[in-house]
Amino acid sequence: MAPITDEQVEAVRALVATIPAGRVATYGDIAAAAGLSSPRIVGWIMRTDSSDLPWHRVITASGKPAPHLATRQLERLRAEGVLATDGRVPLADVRHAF
DNA sequence: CTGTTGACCGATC
DNA sequence: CGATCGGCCAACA
Repeated sequence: MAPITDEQVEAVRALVATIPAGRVATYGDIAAAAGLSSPRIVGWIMRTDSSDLPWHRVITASGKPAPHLATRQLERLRAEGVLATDGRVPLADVRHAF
């Protein structure tokens, strides 16, 4: 896959915006759905591109947000109806299917 | 141009 | 379960 294009980034943002409240998606899923070659790119986009998108609905494949944001995001998710047990979100129930 | 780093993932030990 | 490794790709010093 060639270098990342603007459309890829747009696709990622669109997908994140598509995630309804009470649901979450994994970096890998978004990367795959957006046609990215590597999940890391998704993380890179979030870090660099600070949009108004609900990035807190994006978590790792382990069912937890990134370590430094874990506490905060889990709180937000809880407010949206996503109950996390032991700092972990039940992906099987809240994972959003694209 | 080279080397590190980072919101990752999967396999393996 | 935790730790490590390799692969992945772009930004940055």
